[in-house]
Amino acid sequence: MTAPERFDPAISDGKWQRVWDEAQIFRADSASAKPKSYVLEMFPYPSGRIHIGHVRNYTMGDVLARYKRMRGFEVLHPMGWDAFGMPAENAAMEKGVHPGSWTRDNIANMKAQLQRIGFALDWSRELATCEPEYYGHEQALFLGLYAAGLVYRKESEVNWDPVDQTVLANEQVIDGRGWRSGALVEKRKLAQWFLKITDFAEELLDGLASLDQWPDKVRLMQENWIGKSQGLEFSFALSNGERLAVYSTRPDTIFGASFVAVAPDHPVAQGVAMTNCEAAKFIDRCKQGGTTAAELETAEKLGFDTGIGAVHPFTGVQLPVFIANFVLMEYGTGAVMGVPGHDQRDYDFASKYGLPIPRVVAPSVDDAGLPLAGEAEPGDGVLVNSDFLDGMDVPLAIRAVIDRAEAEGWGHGKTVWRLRDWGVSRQRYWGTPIPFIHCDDCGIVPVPKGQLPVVLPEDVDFSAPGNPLERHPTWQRTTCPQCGAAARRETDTLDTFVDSSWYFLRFASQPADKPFDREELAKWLPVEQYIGGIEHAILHLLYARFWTRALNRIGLIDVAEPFASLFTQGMVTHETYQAGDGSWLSPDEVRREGADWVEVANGAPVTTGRVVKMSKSKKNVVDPDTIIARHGADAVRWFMLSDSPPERDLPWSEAGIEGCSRFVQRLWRLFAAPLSGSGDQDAALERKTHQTIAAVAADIEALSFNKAVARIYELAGSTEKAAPSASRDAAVRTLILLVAPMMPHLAEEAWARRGERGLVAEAVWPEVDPALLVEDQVTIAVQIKGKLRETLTAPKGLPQAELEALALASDKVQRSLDGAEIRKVIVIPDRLVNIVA
RNA sequence: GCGGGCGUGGCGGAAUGGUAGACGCCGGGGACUUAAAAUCCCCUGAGCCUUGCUCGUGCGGGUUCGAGUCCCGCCGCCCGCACCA
Repeated sequence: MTAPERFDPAISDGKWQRVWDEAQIFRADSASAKPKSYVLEMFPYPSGRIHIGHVRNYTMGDVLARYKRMRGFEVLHPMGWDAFGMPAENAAMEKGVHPGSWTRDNIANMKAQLQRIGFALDWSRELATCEPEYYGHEQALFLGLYAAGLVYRKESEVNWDPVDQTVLANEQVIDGRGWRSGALVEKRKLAQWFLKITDFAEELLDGLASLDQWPDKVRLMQENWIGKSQGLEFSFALSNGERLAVYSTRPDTIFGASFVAVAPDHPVAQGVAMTNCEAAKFIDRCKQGGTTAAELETAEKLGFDTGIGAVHPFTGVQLPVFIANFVLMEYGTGAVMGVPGHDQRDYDFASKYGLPIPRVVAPSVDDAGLPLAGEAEPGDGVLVNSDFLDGMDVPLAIRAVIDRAEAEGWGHGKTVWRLRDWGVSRQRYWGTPIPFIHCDDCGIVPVPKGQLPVVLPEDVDFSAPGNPLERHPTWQRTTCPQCGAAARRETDTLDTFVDSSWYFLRFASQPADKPFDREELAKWLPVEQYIGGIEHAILHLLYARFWTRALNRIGLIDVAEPFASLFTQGMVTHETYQAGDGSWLSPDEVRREGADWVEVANGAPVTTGRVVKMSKSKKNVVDPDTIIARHGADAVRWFMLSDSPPERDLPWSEAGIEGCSRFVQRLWRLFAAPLSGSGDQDAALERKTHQTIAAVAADIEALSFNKAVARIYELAGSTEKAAPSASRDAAVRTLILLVAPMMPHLAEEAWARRGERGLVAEAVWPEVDPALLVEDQVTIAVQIKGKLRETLTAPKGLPQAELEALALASDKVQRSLDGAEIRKVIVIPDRLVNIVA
């Protein structure tokens, strides 16, 4: 039989995907005696099409999962769907399709797309969060947290669209207006459900220390998000007879306070507004615009002088009390002392309203009169102009103020967290119904577990604004579980972050009658390797950690941290193209002509723009289906792994994927060629082969796929050049095994062609002969004053004195030295000699 | 605004404080071919007084025998900011 000229993915991809599926080899067996490995990628939202970014994410996980299987692990590598969320409701409003059927159609499409890429997934564990079989268990867990006192209701602000009569997500508010209606958005208070994540603030912070397989940057971001701070809480006596509590992390600067500011929704502000209509107008103005921190903090600092005075606890001076738009009710006490000299926001505010800006921290005690440098000085120094604090450094002064406040009884040291409780209420249809019942007599009553799941109604109407659950004619009607009287169901649904806070548990164990089996979970958890985008560094990952700890606290699971190791991958980007009129063009609409780009349709010149994240609006997208049909799954997978380090952005390019296609064919020629069969040995190639096995294994385990790819290119090149020998046959066989996790279809085809037994997907990773890993000759760099002047070859392990002699014996070195006096010689064994002359 | 990250040839990138540019893409030259495609071989950071020398890792300083790597100060871009997922 002669080998076909070319590897044909159109035939091989589907063939091997069917073989894997029929043999069910990627099913994870909870009863297996092998060591386990749980490899998980963040599950996708079923938007309709797989995005190239998903392909990159899942290819990385797939390589690791397939590699681990070859190393003898029982691998759990599941996939599912983060299936609740707003896009389904938007589709319902725009196209009149039911969110459920829209979502389920999308899932079917995307599943078929994933299968065409040849991922080694255990589809028997597939789940979709929008099915009652999933969210019913979520409701049970939520009630468990409620019973443990971790769920409560309180009033909280939302973005309210007065025209559409609906709550808007932050992304639906554009420049302070509703995206659909264009109406000015208002802030409105609603009673909403909250999870007490703040109960776990200390634990979540301390737990970060144990996550040594997480990127430092993610741990740091979470640490800052949790935001533990120590400071002083104290109260001012107000001129109206009330007291006003403020919190400060810099109580040392108390003598620099020149005003006091309260949040617009602070009781003091509200009190002033009752009698002062200017104040009420100001507060109304603050209610316009978005609710996001970014908007609040970039907005111009605005204040309203209430006319109230606050008595400084040390000086007795009356400080003006302002209502200010940059003070947050949620943090601390909702009121702050303004110290403009040493806080930039306060500085901007004081400058605007003509308030004094005294210096109370200076480089030294002699600098008390030094003017500020045109901006706040938040840094370190010693206290000045501060009475009994003068001369102290900042930490000492903080301590001294707290001690004095506590001794005199007007304040106390306090730990404050930036972390706020998690608001999980959404006034939407397409989410998990919050399992509670409102009874006029009994109040808010949990749905009894026997009545779960509370299932969403199918017959909903999206033609009118507002929440379809609230408008539904019958769904809300029920009876109170306590008194049996007529009662109403809760119409809020859960934030979709709740769905994704425990899906990794359900993947590991999915009994019908409960969320999971505790023993089975203990076998699989924690996830060995979690892979996803950096955009989830804080919210999703913190919520999932919280949920896991909460379930642990109420005794349902044994693990405390769900993800032992985390990897955050970069985005897939693409060059952008614009026509003469500024409109965006897709990569298919342009073609290269020499150094220029032109429109395919009319030959008009095209401007090429920056390489940015692929997005529909800029049309710089490529569709995975199209490129797989064109190049085959293996070339696309190879591209996803090549060149860019996985944590960085990967620029898609047509030239790049064509290069990958060529390499697939190049490997095929190497793999499909007849064996040489001779008994000759090629020691250099054997050494190279074993070094490559070790390096590729280390690179895959470190998720440095781009380096593994470079190693494979090198070994492929060396093997092609090698003369026929048994060593060369062995190198080819090794190459097939090394590429098997990355290009599984090509590897299966080659494996079968060589007459190897079984599937390469179930083969064992090649053994390394440690004796072949060490080189006996090394290259020594010879520097003179740190500049390279010569390279020499020397036996490995040569003593320092001999290396030095060898370097000095070189003609080139002597010429460069030109008789200069040698002052010092630095020798790094097996690497370098540096002569300081 | 606050928090986090990144910055190396034409491009993607490699480099335990020790030979900067591995490997790939693009480009150039050649072989094969009637020709093309495919394939194979060679060259490819810049400059210069070209046996070799100088410069060069966003910018400006510093530490060191030696800095892409460590420290300080900037600039640019990207991500997150609690109702997008």
